[in-house]
Amino acid sequence: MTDKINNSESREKLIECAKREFLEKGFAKASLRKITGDAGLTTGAVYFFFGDKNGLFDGVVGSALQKLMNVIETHFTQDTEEDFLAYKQQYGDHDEFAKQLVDVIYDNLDEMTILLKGSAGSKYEHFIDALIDRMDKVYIKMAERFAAVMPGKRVNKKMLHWLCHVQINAFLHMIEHEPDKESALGFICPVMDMLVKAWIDFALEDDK
Amino acid sequence: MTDKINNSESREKLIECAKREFLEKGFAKASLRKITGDAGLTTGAVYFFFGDKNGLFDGVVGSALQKLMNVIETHFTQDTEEDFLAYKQQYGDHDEFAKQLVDVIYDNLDEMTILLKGSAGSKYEHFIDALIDRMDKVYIKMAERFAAVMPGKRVNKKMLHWLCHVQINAFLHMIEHEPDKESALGFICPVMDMLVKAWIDFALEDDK
Amino acid sequence: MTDKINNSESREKLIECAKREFLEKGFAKASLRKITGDAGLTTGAVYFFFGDKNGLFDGVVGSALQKLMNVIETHFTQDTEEDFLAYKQQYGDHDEFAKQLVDVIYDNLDEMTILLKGSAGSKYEHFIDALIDRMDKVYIKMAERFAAVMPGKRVNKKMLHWLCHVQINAFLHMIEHEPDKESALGFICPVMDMLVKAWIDFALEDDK
Amino acid sequence: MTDKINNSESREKLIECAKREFLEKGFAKASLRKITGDAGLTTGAVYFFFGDKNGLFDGVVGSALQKLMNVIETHFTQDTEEDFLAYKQQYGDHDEFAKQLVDVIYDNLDEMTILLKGSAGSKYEHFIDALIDRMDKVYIKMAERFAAVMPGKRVNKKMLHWLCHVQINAFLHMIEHEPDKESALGFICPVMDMLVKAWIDFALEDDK
DNA sequence: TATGAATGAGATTTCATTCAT
DNA sequence: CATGAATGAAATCTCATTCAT
Repeated sequence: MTDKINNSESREKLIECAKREFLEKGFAKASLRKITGDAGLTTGAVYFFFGDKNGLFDGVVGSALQKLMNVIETHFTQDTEEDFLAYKQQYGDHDEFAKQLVDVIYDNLDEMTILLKGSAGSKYEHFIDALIDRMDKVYIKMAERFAAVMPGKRVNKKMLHWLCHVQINAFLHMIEHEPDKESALGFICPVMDMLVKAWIDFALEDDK
Repeated sequence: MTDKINNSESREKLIECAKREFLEKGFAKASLRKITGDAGLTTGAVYFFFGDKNGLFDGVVGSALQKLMNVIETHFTQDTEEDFLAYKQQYGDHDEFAKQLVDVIYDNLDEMTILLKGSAGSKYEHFIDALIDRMDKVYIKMAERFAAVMPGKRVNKKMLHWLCHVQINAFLHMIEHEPDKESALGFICPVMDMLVKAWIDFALEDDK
Repeated sequence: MTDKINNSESREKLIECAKREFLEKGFAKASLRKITGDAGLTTGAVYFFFGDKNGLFDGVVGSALQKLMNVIETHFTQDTEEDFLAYKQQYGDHDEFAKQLVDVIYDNLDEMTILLKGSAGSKYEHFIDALIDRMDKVYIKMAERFAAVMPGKRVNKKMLHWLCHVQINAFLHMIEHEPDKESALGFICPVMDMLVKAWIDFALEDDK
Repeated sequence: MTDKINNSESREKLIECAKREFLEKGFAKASLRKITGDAGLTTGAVYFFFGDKNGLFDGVVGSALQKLMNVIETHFTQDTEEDFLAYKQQYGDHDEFAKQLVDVIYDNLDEMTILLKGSAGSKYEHFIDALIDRMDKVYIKMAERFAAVMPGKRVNKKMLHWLCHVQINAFLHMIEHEPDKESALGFICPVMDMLVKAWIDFALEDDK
């Protein structure tokens, strides 16, 4: 719908060339001159269509990012409402979540790669940190419910935080090494299983 | 040894100020003017002592990097000569290795931080990738010996590679979150244990 | 009259938004994009309605400027036909003139402010200089008639010219500091009296 | 003394060419390319010698400005310590002050012209406003002492403020119209006399 | 041993203006 | 009547690097 507005040929070309450049050099080192030159336009065109360099970045990765966040938020909302015990047993769920993630990631592979590896200097440069913060809160809430029924145990926040990182990094790794959805799932599913186990083993520690 | 040549006061001051700047902004965004200005010198001095910006970077992180690589190489050489079965049982060994790593890392914390988080654009920007390649080879060799005595199994290289990443990232994470050696060990030891377990569980897969 | 042609809603809106922008930033720094954006139009509209940026400026201040000039010209025409001696005694006249000026100024306060403080770069940037030239001629003519009946005296053109400036600046000052007609008159009337006195005391000097 | 440092040929040339450009176009519209081109250098040289465009402006007008402020501050400090009644009778004093001002102004005529007419956009753009504020305070203090001995009178701040403007404008006018010190004094001395008279006549008003 | 001067190639951004539709 | 697209020329600024001294 919204895509029908602002879809001039030049705008598309700009996005296309910018994507290539951001992919290759990252946001900070990408050259607007190069991008607009490749597109057969002048730098001013970027300012017409996107306002500034960050706007162009947004034009390239924005919608993909939004799709990704939709999948994640939907899942997180469910998670916080579910029981932890239920969670740990519903392995299928993780696979379902993983599948959705893999879908959205591989349907927007260039954008994801840019976002995850080339966003330094852009307004999305702290996107992953923000994502980890978000995960952290969800996981801590879940672990606290879990701990509530385990006498003499409390949440090991440090370990939990690290597991968030590992999980995110698993996806980064996947993007870098697995060329398509199928092989991506072949990689990420066992990894997720492993992480769920680790989660169960390490999320709690003995009360002081 | 090499330190005895070219160790003028100015050279030291340059290294000191460069360390601060690289720490704060990373290699690419660091300004030579800022560095030399802070040192009470001019940019030319960098070119006299270090050849160029990358040389200065080398001057800052080079020796620490070498110390780190010594620890790692020593360990890797042992590893490839050891039996895998022996390895997996000698938990003390990992702790010993971890301790050595933590030692060298926390004795050169600034340099390590620069190397791991601020080397983009420098000649060491692929240092971690190289490290992982190195680890990969060691681990594959070990795993293959292991597989040789396990009928119907073969090495799961993909998973092995990922575990290398996780291990490296664990150290990055440690550097970022643990302020001193003691708390670093408190974090990294259980993590290493976990990874060894994961190694054993995931390094092999069924022969097709 | 002329207003009946080209008085579309858009034209009015453009003038309105341009007035705000010129008031805030002055002609040179005003942005057509901002103006047309605020008006819900595009830059092209300015070129349709007004030809160019200067035309738009004209659209904003033109009619107010003309009204001002009418008041001034009417007065100047009278002045040059009057006797100087008569002039200096008819204090009421100055007040009448001042009142008319204050009227036209405060009825078009935004436009006057733009004209007097924000016209740099526009085709009216020398409007005040032109006004002073005009005043100069009138005052010199008057002073010469005066001098003709004062033996041993001649017109002090320099001082006369400066008094023109002071008079103009008094109005600028008034615009900036007095919010409404009443307080404006409270300020400008004594000032005008003072200037008339100064005029009489300083307009003539001893013939060499 | 200090002038011996940083007086390289290029630096001087840059200042010289910048002076011409600022004089012609004012700070905001002056082009660094033009300036450095005229000086046979590149834009980078400005950043080496002066940091940025404002620094260059400072390089051009800074020392002249300081000299001017010294003269003014010295006089203001005396004024606030003097008796108003004494003040108004010591006409010679004004002439002395005027002479000093004319000296410093005509010894740095280009710089003064730039400062007074071409500083918009630079860090000195509010220099005149600041000066007027400063004058205002001095004059109000003087007038209040005066009023203290005049029963039924109080300071007319509005008029006083305007007279500050007139005084400043007189100097602006002088700079623009009088080519040398002699003719400048011939203009400014009677003007100052006139203003002193006006000061006495208008600085006080009837207590409500 | 180091400086001070200067370069040159690059960066992003702004803007009035044009013109086919 | 007005748009939307795009230009092109300008702007300021940054920086690693060089080199004579």
